[in-house]
Amino acid sequence: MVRTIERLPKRQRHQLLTGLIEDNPFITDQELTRQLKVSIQTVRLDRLELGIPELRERMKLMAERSYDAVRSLPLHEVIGDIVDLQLDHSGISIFEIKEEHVFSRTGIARGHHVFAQANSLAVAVINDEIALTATADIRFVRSVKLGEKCIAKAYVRSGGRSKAKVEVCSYVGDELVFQGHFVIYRSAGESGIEGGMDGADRN
Amino acid sequence: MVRTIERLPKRQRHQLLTGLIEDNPFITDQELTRQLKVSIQTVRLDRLELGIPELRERMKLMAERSYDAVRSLPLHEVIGDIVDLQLDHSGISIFEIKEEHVFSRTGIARGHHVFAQANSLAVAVINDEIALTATADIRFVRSVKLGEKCIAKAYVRSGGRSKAKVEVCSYVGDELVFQGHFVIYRSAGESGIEGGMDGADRN
DNA sequence: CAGCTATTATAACCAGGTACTAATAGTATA
DNA sequence: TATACTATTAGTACCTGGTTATAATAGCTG
Repeated sequence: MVRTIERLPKRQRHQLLTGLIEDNPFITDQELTRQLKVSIQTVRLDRLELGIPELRERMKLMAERSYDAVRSLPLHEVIGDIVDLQLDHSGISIFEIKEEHVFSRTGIARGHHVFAQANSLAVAVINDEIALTATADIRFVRSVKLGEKCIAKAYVRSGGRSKAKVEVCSYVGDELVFQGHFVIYRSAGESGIEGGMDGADRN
Repeated sequence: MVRTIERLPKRQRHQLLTGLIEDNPFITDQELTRQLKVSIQTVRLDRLELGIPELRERMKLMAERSYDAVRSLPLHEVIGDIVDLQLDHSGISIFEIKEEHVFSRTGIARGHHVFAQANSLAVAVINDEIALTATADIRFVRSVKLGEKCIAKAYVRSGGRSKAKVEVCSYVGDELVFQGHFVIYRSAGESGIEGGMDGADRN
């Protein structure tokens, strides 16, 4: 072709296209045509090759994802993935420290994420419609860093009718990184509760 | 009409239609036609009257909303606006409880946000390159709800060379909602520190 | 009966595609 | 050099899920 040099080779165009769609999923093929300087057919063949669905499909997926996220908020309300749960007894959750959880400067996890995991678990382990954290006594034993997997283990230490004491220990590997004693109010005694914090939903 | 009695009056149909779309935004007019037992034109006139956009528009709106939510996450990293700061002495921050901070079911703020505001402030008030939370003793006095503005006040109670004790009280109006005693390590004594939590970034 | 609302029908048009067929340019290979 | 193959472009028919406009019909009301 005459203008071959002016345009990108296929590989690079594919990369560019992927990038363009990634940082603006609302872009049409028409727009891509303009930005990539190729025909709309080429854009479509490229999407086909790359397995990138059409605009409407992309929007639908995003919409469904957010809709599901909203619908499954109860699950979402727990920070970390619960891998074991014995109501009123114990529970385990895993939480991976990603980019968005750390201070970029130090790579150290922001404390509230570590705290949130432990707190969520403490609340989840209580077998009640609504559970609210009343007090927490916590200790950050060592800092948790980017990429580390934080495993929180919760044990219910005493379960009164309106209060429960839950102990949570979080580990990275064998190392203890966080320890907390939570007092959780349960909905059974709700009339007397003024303080409170999280609601725990179970589906 | 012959079958007037079989069908709903307009008002009720509008209510039903609104409800149907609300709990399944992905429904097409075709589907609505079947469920409402009226023609597709009627469905469309109804949507027009009610100001309900077409399926694709609804999906687009949902997709955009979720996309914006993701994009604004980085901003999220600053928990509360610091409005006053006297290093090694005291500080005040304000944090407004928005949709994304509460449990949708109850409208009660997730505890880790309230905690995060207090913790951020406790860390910020310490005049050091790196400050790390070692322990925290916290109490959620009453739940904070959607729309409320949480004002956190921090006071440095004792400041050793390597440790500082910071007390944080959070209020909504005059009401105390949260109280916490934080022990913060400062970088001056970093060699001896194993525990820790947050780095304090000051912009 | 006229005038009105509610409903339905019909047709043209639109965006943003898919699916398919075909033509062309350039490159590699036997 | 002829042939095969890839990459690109073009064009058409068709699809979904609508909008917009125009008209016809049913049923009620004063």
